[in-house]
Amino acid sequence: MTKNTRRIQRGELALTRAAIIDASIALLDSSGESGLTFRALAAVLATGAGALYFHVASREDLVNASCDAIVARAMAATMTFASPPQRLRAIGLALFDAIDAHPWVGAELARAPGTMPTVRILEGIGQQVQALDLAEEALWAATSALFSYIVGVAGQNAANARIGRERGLDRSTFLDALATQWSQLDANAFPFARSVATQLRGHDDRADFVTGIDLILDGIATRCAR
Amino acid sequence: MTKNTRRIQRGELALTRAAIIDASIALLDSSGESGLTFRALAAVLATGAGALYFHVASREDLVNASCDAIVARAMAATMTFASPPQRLRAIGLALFDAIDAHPWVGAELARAPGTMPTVRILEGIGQQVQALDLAEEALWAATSALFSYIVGVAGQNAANARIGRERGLDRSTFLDALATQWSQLDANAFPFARSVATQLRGHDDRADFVTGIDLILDGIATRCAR
DNA sequence: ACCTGAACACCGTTCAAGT
DNA sequence: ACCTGAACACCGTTCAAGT
Repeated sequence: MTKNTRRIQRGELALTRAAIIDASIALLDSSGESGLTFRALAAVLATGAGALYFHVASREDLVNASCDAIVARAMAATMTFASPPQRLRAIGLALFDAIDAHPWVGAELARAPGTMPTVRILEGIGQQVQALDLAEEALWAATSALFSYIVGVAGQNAANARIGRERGLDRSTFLDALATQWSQLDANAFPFARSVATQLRGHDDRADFVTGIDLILDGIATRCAR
Repeated sequence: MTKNTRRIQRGELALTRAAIIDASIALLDSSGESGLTFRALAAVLATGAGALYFHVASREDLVNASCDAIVARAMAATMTFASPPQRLRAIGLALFDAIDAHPWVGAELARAPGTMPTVRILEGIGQQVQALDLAEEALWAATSALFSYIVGVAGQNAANARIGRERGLDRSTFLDALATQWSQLDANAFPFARSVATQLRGHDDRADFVTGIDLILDGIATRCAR
């Protein structure tokens, strides 16, 4: 019997790796990281849990492939900007927004260094840094700093979103709770945290993120120019 | 019967939150993140799994508290440096080294934003940035960029170490495997990744990390001076 | 070749029963 | 008040049995 014939005879879509990844993304988006179980996925796809293992190697493989699908889309959308610095900002923002929409992507990027989604990001950043025409020795340092910063913020934003989801809080309620906690810290040991506690809610994470990219680009310009 | 009397009569140490955290750190160090289970921990502490819940709220609480113990120690060791930039580099390196020794700390920092260990780090960075005497509006941007970068690299290094452990590879074997994978990527789509693949093994992550801090400090100096 | 779904070997957490 | 450890409600993954 040829591939998937039985399912198709039952009037169902063929069970393919792509279909599994699509369902996985939908489940991760709607139910969070803990919502993706092979039992739930099998139910959505009207199949048995074991059948999934014919198309994905493990849960880890599935989450990584789901992440890669989102990252590939986000990176493809950054091709239209002109100058390398603009393009680098665009890459950062595309990822920021993708992770805002799919927080689990940020967690996966932080979890699986060296895999396809992170290589895509490194490639995008590296190509633009090469176009900055820096001294040869500075190329890796500049790429590495930008990459670490961008993926690092990605992970933290994902964590914020996850906590919000788990506690059922929206962003401003979560920040209010954090502000309250921080303002109760010991005044001698934590003067800075206390001083920023009240301002937490007003901050625009996305703007802060771009400012960070600009700081690194400035540092690259002053330190690495040839 | 007073606290812990029964265990002490049996010639055992008192079951306290501190003792549980110590055992948790030892287990995380020796067996990795998946090695910390309440059953294994209870066995080490010669108690029942349920008893642990009298002293820690959940597994999440326990890992966070274990992380905080390590971070508090690392931050305390950075008090001896003179200038704010030196101190900021020292904070970064202290965390880098702590995470090198305890990779699960990096993962936890990335997972639990706003909790005690991250507040300690933010406080340390914020105090030093305040001492840089920047324009008021630039204070948060500078602190936020340094914090994101440092915690971001922490998370990625932790992930590298975790993968190495899981696959039973040392660092250079892991990098060799990555280099082989990357050099097999499509030449048109991934020219940068292919070009750095062969150099991966030679990079000093710790030095790259400090260079990144310096780039951000340079950017702060040129952009935020008042 | 692909699918099914019960079974296996785990988890974190709870809770009645002890001391 | 604190501890015990069986029980509960899950997991990811495997695998004999089907088609």
